[in-house]
Amino acid sequence: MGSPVYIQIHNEIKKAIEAGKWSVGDRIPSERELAVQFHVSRMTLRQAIQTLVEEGILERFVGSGTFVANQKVQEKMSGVTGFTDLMLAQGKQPSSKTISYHVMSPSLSEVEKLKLKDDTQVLRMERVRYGDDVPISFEVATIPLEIVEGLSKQEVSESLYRTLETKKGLIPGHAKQMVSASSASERIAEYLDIKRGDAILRLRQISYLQDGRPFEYVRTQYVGERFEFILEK
Amino acid sequence: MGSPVYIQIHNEIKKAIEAGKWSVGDRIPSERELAVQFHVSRMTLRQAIQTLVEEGILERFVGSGTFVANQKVQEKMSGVTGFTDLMLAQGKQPSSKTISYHVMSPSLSEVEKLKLKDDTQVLRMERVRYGDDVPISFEVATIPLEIVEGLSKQEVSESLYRTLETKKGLIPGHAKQMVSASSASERIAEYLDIKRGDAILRLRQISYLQDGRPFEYVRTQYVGERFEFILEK
DNA sequence: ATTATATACTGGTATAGACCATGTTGCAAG
DNA sequence: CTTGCAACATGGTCTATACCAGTATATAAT
Repeated sequence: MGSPVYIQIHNEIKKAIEAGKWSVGDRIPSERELAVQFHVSRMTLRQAIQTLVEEGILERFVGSGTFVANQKVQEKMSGVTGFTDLMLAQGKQPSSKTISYHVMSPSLSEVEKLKLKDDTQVLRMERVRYGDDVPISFEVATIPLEIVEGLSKQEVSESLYRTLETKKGLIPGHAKQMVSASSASERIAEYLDIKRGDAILRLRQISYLQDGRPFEYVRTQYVGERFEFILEK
Repeated sequence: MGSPVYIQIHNEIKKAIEAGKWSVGDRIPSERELAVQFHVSRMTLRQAIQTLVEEGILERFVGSGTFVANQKVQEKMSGVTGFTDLMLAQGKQPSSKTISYHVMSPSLSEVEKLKLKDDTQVLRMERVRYGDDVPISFEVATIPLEIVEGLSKQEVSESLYRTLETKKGLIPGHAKQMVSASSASERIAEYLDIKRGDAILRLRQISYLQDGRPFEYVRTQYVGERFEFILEK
C-alpha cells in the first residue's frame, strides 16, 4: 500500500458510512477510541477525520463528538455539471435533439478559448435541449477531437460528462461562465418555439479538466421565460 | 490574546506578505526556520502555513519550499460584493441615481425572501446604476429597517456593503442568485436608455450575513448588451 | 565543460504525550 | 422533582522528536 495511513483510515471510515454503519446524525466513536481501534496516534487519526470534515462528510463539535453530516444540496450543484444533471435536479425529464454534428476546423474564437494548437480539429454540435419536452435552450458545443476520440456519437450527445469520466477517466475541474442577455434571432426562435426578439439568456461556458486543460466550449441560448439559473456563492 | 498561536502566526505572515516583505513567487523561509523564529514547534508552524495554503495565499512544494501564490482573479469575484466593487474591478467608474427611497411595509415576496416578522418595516430603494456614465442596470433593493438603523441615506446608497462592515461589523456571508432573461418594459427602457422589448438580464439576489440572516433582497435588470456576468465555479 | 553522485534541505507523515475550553452527565442538595 | 455543581468526555491546540520521499545543489569523476 502506497498511500499514507491517514488516507487509508479516511477511506475505511468513508466506506463504513456508505455501508450504513453510521447514518446521518449519528455520532461516531471519539478520536481517542478510533485511534486505538486503528492502532495509530490520535494526531494521525485526527488527520483522517480532518479530510472527511473537509469533504463535508463529518461534522465536529467540541465537547460533543464527531457526527455524520447531512449532505447539503448546494454542494451537489456547486460542481460542474451538464444539462442532464441540471434538469434531473429540478425534477424535469431531459431530452435533446441534435441539429448538427460535424468534425471541422475550429474558428478563431474556438482556438483561443480551447487553447488549441494550429492543426487540431474539433467536433462541433448544435443541439436543442428540452425539459419535459418543452424547448429550453439551443446550444453549440465545441470539443477538441482528441477528447472524444473513440467515443460514439450517442455517448458524446447523451451525457458527455458521464462518458468522459467512466470511459476515459477525465474529470471536469472548474468552469468559467459568461452570462449576458440578448434577443432571439429568427433561426433560434424557430428552434425554441418563441418569437423573434424574445428574451434570451446567453451563457458561454469554458469547461476545464482538473489539470487545467480546457475540454469544452459551449454557447447556450436559454429561453428567458423558461429558464432560471440559480447560484449560491 | 485569545486566539490560538497558529492563528496569530497566520496573521503575522499574512500581514508581512501584504506589507511586501515577500512578493508573488517568492520563497518564504522553511517551516523549520519559521518555527524557530516564532518560537513554536514545527507542527504548530505547519498549522499556520496550512491555513494560508487553504486561503490560496501560499503554495507548498515538497523539496522546494513554500511560495507566495499569485492571487487568482476568481478569488476576488467569488465573494459577495456589490455593484461598486464589481465596476471598479472592471476599471469602470461607478455612479448611481436614486429614483426612490422609502420606508414601507414589505410585499409578500419580500417577507418571504427576507424571512421578516409580521410587523417589520423595510427600506426600499430604486436606483439606476451607471458605469462610466452609461446606464447599466435598474435595481430595486429591499433591506430590513433594523439593518440600516442609524445609517444615513448617503451611506446606504453609496456603498451599503462597506458601510455595514465598518459601522456595524456586519459581514456578508453567502448569497443566492437567480438569473433569467426578459424584455424591457416601457418604464425601465426609459431609465436605461434602451428600447422597449430590448433584452434584459434579470438577477434576483438574496444576501445573507455570516450567521445566516438575510439582510438584502435585490432585483436587478441589466441591459443585456452592456453587461456580462462572469462566474468561475 | 559535462555528467554522475553524494549530501543537504524541503515539505509530508507519524508518534506519544500534555493541557485547555467546552459540552455532557450523573450525583447531591434543596 | 428540580436545581446546581462536580466529574468526565470530547474536540482543539501544542510540543519535541523521528523518519520518509522528493528536490536542489555542491562535489567528484569523466
